[in-house]
Amino acid sequence: MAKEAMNVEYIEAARHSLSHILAQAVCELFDGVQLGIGPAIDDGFYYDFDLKHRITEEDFAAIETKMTEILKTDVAFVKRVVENPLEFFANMPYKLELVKELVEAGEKITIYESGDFVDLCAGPHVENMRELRNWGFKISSIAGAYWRGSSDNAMLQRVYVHAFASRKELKEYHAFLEEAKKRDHRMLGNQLDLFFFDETAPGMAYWMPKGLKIYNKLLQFSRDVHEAKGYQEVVGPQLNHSSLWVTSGHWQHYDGNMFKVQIDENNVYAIKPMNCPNAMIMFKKKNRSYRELPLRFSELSMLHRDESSGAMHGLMRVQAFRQDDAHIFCTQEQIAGEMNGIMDIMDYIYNIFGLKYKAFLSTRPETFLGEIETWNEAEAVLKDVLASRFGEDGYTLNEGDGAFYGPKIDIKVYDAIGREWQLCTIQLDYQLASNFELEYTDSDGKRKTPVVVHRAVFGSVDRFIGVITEHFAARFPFWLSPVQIGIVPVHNQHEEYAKKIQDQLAQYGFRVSLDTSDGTMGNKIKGFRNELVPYIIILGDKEVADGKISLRVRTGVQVNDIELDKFIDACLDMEDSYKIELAEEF
RNA sequence: GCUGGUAUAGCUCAGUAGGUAGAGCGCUCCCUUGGUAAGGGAGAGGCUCCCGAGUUCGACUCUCGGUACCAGCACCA
Repeated sequence: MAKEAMNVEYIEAARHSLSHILAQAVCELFDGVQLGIGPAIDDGFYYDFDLKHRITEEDFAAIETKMTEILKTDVAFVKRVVENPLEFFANMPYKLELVKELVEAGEKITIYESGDFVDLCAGPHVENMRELRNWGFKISSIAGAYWRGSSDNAMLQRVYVHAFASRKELKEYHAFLEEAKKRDHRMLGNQLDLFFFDETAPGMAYWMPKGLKIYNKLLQFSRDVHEAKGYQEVVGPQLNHSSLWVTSGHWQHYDGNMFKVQIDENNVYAIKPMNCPNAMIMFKKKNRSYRELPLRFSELSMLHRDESSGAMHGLMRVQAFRQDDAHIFCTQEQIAGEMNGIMDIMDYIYNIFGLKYKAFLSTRPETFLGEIETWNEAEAVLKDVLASRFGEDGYTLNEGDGAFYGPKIDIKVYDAIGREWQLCTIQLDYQLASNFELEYTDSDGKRKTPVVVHRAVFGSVDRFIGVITEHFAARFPFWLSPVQIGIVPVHNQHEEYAKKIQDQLAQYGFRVSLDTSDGTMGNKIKGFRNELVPYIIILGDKEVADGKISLRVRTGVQVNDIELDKFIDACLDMEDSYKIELAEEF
C-alpha cells in the first residue's frame, strides 16, 4: 500500500501490520504461543494469544522493546498463497479452525510473511516495517477474551495496544484519555455528592439530595414534553405473579434476568424488569374503540434486572432504574405517524442537551414470529421514516438484528471516551398484543389486534444522567443544576442584604445557597466553584450602596453592577427555554 | 458469568521485608472582619486496615474462599 495515502485504509493496514509485530514479539519471548486473531481497532489494535504464561503488566516493557527490535529489521511484508493450507496450519488449532471454514467457502488461503514470522492473513499490510518506524504505540491493557466472541469457547489472553501514526499523536491520545477520566460520571457523582453505590445493593444507586434534584428535574421535563404530545402517564404494579410473565413470554425468555420473590410453595412473583405486560393489562381493562387509537401510555416506574456481575458500570449499566417508557397502541396505518412523532420528541430532547446521536435500524432475524408481509411492511415504514429524517445513508442498517417480535430503531450516543451507549429505543411489537389477546373494535365493527410500539427516549433515566454528566463534565445547564446560584457576602455585615437577595431569587423558585459560615470569602467562592455552581453572587459595601449585585459566572467571567431584575430575567429565560449556555450579559 | 487487577479516615491516596497505621483535602473549635480558587493555629476521626477461614507467639501485611469495584470479554429477550 502506498505510504502517502495516510487515509483510514492505510492506518488500518499499519495497525494490523503492527499486530503481526506484536504477535512475533510474543512468540519470541514466550513458549508455546498459539495465535488467535489480531485486528486493527479504533485506537490501535489487539492480538489474542493462547499461552501458558500469564501475561501481566510487568511483561509490557519487554514486549514493547522486542517489538521495537523487530521493527528495526526493516523486513518486508510478503503475501503468499498457500497451496495445502490444512497441512500448513495443522499445528495451529485456532488458525486451522478459520482456515477450514475459508476452504469450505472456496476461499484462497493467503499468508503474510515478515521475516521468520508467518500469519494467516488476508491483508492488506504496509510494504515494509520501515514504514512503521515512526509510529507511536504502547500496550494499554491485557484482558481475557473468548475465542471468536463466544463464551462457549476458550478464553484467550488479549493484548490491547494503542497505536498512532506518530508518537505525538499517541501522546495526544493519552492526554485525551486523561481528560476523559476527569469526566467519568462515577468519580464526579461521588465528588459532587450526587449519588453513590453500596456493596449491599450492587448496581442500584443511592441518590443524594443534589443528584435527586437532577433526577426529578429530568422526570418533570419528560412528563411535560410527553403530556404535550398526547401521552397519558400510568403506573403498574412493581411485583407481578409468574402467570403474567408466562403470558408475556418473559418467564421463558428473560428468566435469568428477573429478581424473584417466592411467596409460598405455589406462588412466585417477579419484580418487573419491564413495564410492557402491565401496559397490556391496562389496555385490556375495557373495550377499546379504534377512536381511542393511537393510545399512548407513558410510565416512569422503577425497573429491576438481575444483571451478570461483570456487566455493571456506574449509572450506565445498573440493576435498578427508570425508563421514560411508553407503550403506544395503534393500527398498522398509524405506525409511520407514531414513528415520526417519537422521533420528533427524541430530536427535540437531544437538541436541548446538545447530544449528537446516531440511528440504527434492526430488521427481521432468522427466527421470528408473525407474518412476513407484516414485517416487510413495517420495515419499509421504518426505513422511510429514517431516510426522510437522516437521508438514505444517514442511518445504519443491522440486518437480522431485530427482536423476534418486531423490528426496532436504536439511537446511540457516545460517552467521554467514545464508548457507545444506547439511549433511545423504538420497538415495533406484533407479538405481545396477541399474547394478551388485546383487541379493539374497528370502524367496520370488526375486532382487531393493535400494533404495540415500545419506546423510550432517555432510555434509562439513570444512564441518561451518567451520559450527560460526562457530556457536560458535570457543568450542568442552569435549569438542571442542583444549586443554581451561590451567594457570598464579603463581610458578615452584608448578610442582611444577601438574605434579601436570596429571598427575592427564591420567590422565582431558583435554588439558591447563601454561605453565612465563618470562612473567608475566598474560601466560600472556592466552595461554590468546586461545586460547579453556575452563578456566584458576591455582595459587599458597593453592592449594598448601589442596590445591585456582582456576579462570578461558572465560565470564569466576572460581571459587576447588575440590577437584580435583569439577572432574574436572564435566569428565567435559561430555565424556561432549557438553555445550555450560561448568560454572561444582563 | 469469564480473564486479570484493586479493596487502608467522609474523599484522594501513602504505608508496614508480619509487631494493632499516616498525609492532603474535608470536618470541629479558636484567632483572623476579609473584594473574587486555599489566612493562621489547635483538635476529632480508622480501634473488624472489605468479609470469613487458615498459617504464625503475633496478620492490615502471607495463603485459601467470598463480596464489591476497576479494565476487557460474554450478556443487554
